[in-house]
Amino acid sequence: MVRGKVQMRQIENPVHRRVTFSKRREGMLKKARELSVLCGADIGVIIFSSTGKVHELATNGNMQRLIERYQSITTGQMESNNLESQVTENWVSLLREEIGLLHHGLRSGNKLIRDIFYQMQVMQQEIHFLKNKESILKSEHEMLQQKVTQWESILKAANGILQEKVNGQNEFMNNCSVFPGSSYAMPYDENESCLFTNQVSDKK
Amino acid sequence: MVRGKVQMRQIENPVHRRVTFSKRREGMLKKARELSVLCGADIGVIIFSSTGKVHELATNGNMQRLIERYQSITTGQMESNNLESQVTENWVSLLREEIGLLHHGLRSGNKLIRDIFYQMQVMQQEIHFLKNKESILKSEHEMLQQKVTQWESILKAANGILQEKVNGQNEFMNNCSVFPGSSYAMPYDENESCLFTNQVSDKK
DNA sequence: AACTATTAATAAAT
DNA sequence: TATTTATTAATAGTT
Repeated sequence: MVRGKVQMRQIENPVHRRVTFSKRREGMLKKARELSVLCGADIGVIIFSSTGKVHELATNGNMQRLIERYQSITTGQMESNNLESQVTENWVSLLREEIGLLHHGLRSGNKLIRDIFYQMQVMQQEIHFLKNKESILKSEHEMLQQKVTQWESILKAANGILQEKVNGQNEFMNNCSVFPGSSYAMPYDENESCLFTNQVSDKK
Repeated sequence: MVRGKVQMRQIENPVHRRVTFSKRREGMLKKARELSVLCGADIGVIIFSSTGKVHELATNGNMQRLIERYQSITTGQMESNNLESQVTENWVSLLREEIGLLHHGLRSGNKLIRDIFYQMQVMQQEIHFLKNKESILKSEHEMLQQKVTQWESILKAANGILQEKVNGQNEFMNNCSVFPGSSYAMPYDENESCLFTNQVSDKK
């Protein structure tokens, strides 16, 4: 982008490449932060350098939570019918079979045990994953709940102030002796002044 | 960046904000692609707009794989100190033991297998339970999110109306020839009329 | 969606 | 690695 148009292909010189990576990485993360602030967007960036080093940015301060949010949107309901779950269902019957074999003094060999061992690990991972997800959802939940509560209290306070204001004003208007019964007082009547109450209770 | 330095705070005008979001989003994704090509980096970007819409880029063409790679690196250090994990870890060693016994042509009897069977059932139930929990949390989540969005739009609309109202009123007050320069006009000044804007952006 | 004046990013040099 | 500088790239406001 400077001192001659840059060719869009991998920079061969490793020194140049490292310098450019460093500069452009910072530039890009800056752009991400700016976009987030200016537009109220939530942004996650993960960068693996060619040497495998990880650089990251999560504008919400928590990449895991951001990833979970992404997963929840993109994977949707798909999760319950994935391969892993189907596999786990089969294990109860496999174990029944194994027990049956043992009852008859037979041995089905090591393979089955190895499979069980593997399967237990898979289940363990899944439990771990789900618990992680749960805690993330719970914290998000709390944040949202707080946000709602804050909105409600702000709104209540604001509405109170507004009503007082408009009431006071109507009083002034009504007592104004210059235009007795003037239509000027109309736009500020009590019904119209209560902007929120009705809409709010509708939405609740 | 152009025609006067841009203030780094959320763009209030929703039309401007949407336009800027669109432009800068494309700009940033372009930067990400360039960085990837020039420096051989693997990059993932996830963007949630303020309305919740998702935009993404994965230079390897597969966001899931990129996330998994990220997880595998960052969760390496993850602690597994909850009770359940410890219990399941015990089962891995039990299974190792069983495999060892089988290798030596011995049999440890039915009890171990029965215990494994029981444990598998417990894990399965737990997975079931967690998945259930997750779906409940997710739907609750969506509701809360909707609620917040609704509050925000109501408030914004209300604030607009309020400002118009008070501005109109001030005009009337100022044009009122009975009390020129009257202090009655003061309580309705523009600054005071804007009840929400500051508080709202503070809380966001 | 296209234009353009202006700022921002950055490649190369130091 | 940091700074400087010449030049291109991004984009805010406008149409």
